[in-house]
Amino acid sequence: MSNQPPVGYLLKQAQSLLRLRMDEALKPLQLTVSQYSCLHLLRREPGISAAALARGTFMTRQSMNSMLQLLLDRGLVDRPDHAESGRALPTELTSAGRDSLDAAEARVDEVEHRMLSALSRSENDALARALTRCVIALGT
Amino acid sequence: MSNQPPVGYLLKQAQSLLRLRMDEALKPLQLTVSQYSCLHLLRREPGISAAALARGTFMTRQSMNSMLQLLLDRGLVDRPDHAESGRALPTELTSAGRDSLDAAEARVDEVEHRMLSALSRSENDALARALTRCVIALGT
DNA sequence: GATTGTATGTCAGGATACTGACATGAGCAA
DNA sequence: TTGCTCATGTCAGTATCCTGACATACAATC
Repeated sequence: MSNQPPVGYLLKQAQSLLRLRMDEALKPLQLTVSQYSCLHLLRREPGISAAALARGTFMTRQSMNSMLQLLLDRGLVDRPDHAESGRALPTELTSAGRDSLDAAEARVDEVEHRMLSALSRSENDALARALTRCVIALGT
Repeated sequence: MSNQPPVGYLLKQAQSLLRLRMDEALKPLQLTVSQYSCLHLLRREPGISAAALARGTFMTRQSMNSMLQLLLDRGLVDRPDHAESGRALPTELTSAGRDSLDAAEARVDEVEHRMLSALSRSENDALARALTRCVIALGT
């Protein structure tokens, strides 16, 4: 018997390595994993606020706002200067942002596919279910 | 059918939440998760070099050395000023470091146990195996 | 209408980890 | 011995993300 390292350690190791490989894959596009996550969520929920964007990518709204400023300067996202109602500023992808995201997604998908190629379909599903239950167990 | 989020996203979510809960648990001890990982590895491999310590905790040796300097100042670890042979400076836990680690481990174990309480023994093992295979698939 | 609570954006400051660069010491091969 | 390679420690600078604080805008309650 081989004294498996604890799941917490394996989780950290897998996440670290995945992030490293994704960053490598995204480097030619001048994108970080965080920026990719942001663009990805923006495509799924156009007009979302920075605070909601932050929650969806596990960051603070402060960090998300400074990241959005960078993406704005690069012309990948767009948002109005003032809100029409409330304080939330609805952000959207630009055409260039969509193009960058498409290119990035292809590269990221390749990495994720490589990671999961070691698992069967049922093992993949079991992994997703187990991680989901871990998240639930750790609370909101 | 419920359109499961991709494993990469779940991995990030689980790791983010686990780290958050661990940091909360360690806050009363004035320790971060990274520092805990460092102390933990030092107990398992006394006299290890900072570079090896960095590899085992998925950081750079530069970051590890500045973290070690903090732990040195707090008296939790100890290492010689010059190497007896080569350049590597063998680091060890102090008595106070062992005490801190023991207290920290109890708190961290509680968090990890809470996370894994949602899984059966066999599901836990399957999760560990799946993560290990993911790490291998992503290369060294 | 006034008050309170909640959510959002923003500013300021600090903590942490990174990259790049350099010098040093050991091991190996010509 | 000499030269090459590699690992380690260290310095400097940068990037990213965080916490704390504040003002603003809507919603809810009285």
